[in-house]
Amino acid sequence: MENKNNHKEVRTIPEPTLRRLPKYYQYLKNLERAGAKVISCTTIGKDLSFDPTQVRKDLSHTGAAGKPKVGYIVSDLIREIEEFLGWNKINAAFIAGAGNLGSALLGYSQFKEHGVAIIAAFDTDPEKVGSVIHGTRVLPLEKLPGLAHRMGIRLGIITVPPSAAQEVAELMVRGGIQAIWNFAPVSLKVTDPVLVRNEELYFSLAALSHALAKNLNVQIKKGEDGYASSN
Amino acid sequence: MENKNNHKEVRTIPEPTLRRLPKYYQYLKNLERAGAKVISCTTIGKDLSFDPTQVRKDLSHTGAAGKPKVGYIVSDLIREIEEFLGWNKINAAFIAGAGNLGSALLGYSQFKEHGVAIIAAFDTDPEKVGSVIHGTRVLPLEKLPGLAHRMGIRLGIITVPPSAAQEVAELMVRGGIQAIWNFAPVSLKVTDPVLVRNEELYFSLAALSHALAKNLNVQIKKGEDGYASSN
DNA sequence: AGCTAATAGAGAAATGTTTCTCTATTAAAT
DNA sequence: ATTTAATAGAGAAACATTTCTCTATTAGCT
Repeated sequence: MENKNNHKEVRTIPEPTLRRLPKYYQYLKNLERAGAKVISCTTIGKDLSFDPTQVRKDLSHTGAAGKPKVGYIVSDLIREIEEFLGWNKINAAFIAGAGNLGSALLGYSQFKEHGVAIIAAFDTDPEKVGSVIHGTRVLPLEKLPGLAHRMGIRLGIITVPPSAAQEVAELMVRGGIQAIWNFAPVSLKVTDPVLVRNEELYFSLAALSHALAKNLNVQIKKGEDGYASSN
Repeated sequence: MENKNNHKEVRTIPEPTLRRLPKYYQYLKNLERAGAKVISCTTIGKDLSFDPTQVRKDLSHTGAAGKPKVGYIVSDLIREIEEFLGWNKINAAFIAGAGNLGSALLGYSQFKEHGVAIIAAFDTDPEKVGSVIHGTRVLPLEKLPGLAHRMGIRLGIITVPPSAAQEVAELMVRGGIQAIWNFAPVSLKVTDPVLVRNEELYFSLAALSHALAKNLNVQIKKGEDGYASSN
């Protein structure tokens, strides 16, 4: 009981690692499709332009283990990442905002393979309410909290205009939603231990326009992450 | 001439700083609308849940200077950030892929205030070609390189399905485009010193589903960035 | 005019992340 | 069986970012 971070092995994963895991996943899925059985960190590193040691460290977070001289078994690695990210179990999600962006997300069939199924959409626009977008029905926004509760929804997606985002977030929290994926460019204030993840569209824009304006190519520290240089 | 990084003051900005700048910008714009003339790092830090020193360091990258006991002049700060990010000059951009997501981006009127004007869309679907989405005409994809060259387009946006993304990227490079904002979940291989910025939708998803699966709230290192905890 | 409190800004320390180095393991070749 | 080469994995070093500490400046108050 001497140990510091007791409680339950505070599994705190570095954000950069979490950022890279989906890339490994996507890469491994392609490998699997191509029929590869095993893969080494060296090769992954080469193909993805990461340091092989980093690949090893990243993968070790998921609990995956490899064999010297061979590497990792592709299918095992995929399964480990899926489990680690929670992509092996599907979370039902609600989306608020059935505009262009909301419709786009509703049309993303791949989300189901990444742990998310959007099962209902919500909007205030009477024109949209009652319609069906990509197979999902659009319901009046005020029904969100009640339904979320009844259905035990844990994940909410916000694709409403910035001015409405805070209000929608509160509805979601009221409905017992535990995690919010926010596409509106506003800082949401939520009570409770609700996790908000903002999709930072303007950061991407900033990275690009900054580079164009200053005529830097891959000047912005490191090559990895969102940035991919030439090669 | 003894100096190491000669060339031109290799202005390498830390990625986390670049990530936060759009947040300051958005916050300052709101302040300005509300009529505030000056603002201190202390206050910014409180409102955005950042360390005040960090705010100061971040802002100093843009060249902004404040006055002790007062803070920064809001309008100056906004201008400095705009200049730094290149948001004061507009880049004309082409978008490839006029599907749901492409249409969504075409409808984002705010891009113009962030240095980007999408002036033409491209698609292979004969149904879409010739149509007008949010005021922008959809042209056949094969015209992209020629037009990009003729018009001196530097920025391209990719919202085509993953399978077509690489081919589209090559068309863009061929058209002399220097920076690509890629929404397709694939690692693009580009030659030349072309900058590719991937919008990492699956990272967001990973962060959320991982947290939900492990029942962590804000366990994933730090509170800032994409994550916002309760408070 | 002098004092006080708030703040910017610079530099140091602490922390977190990436890269390097070394060792151990194992499959394949000799 | 022994050697060799490729690799995982652990630990150390290097590097980057964040946080802390201190100093200087200045507006407002006494």
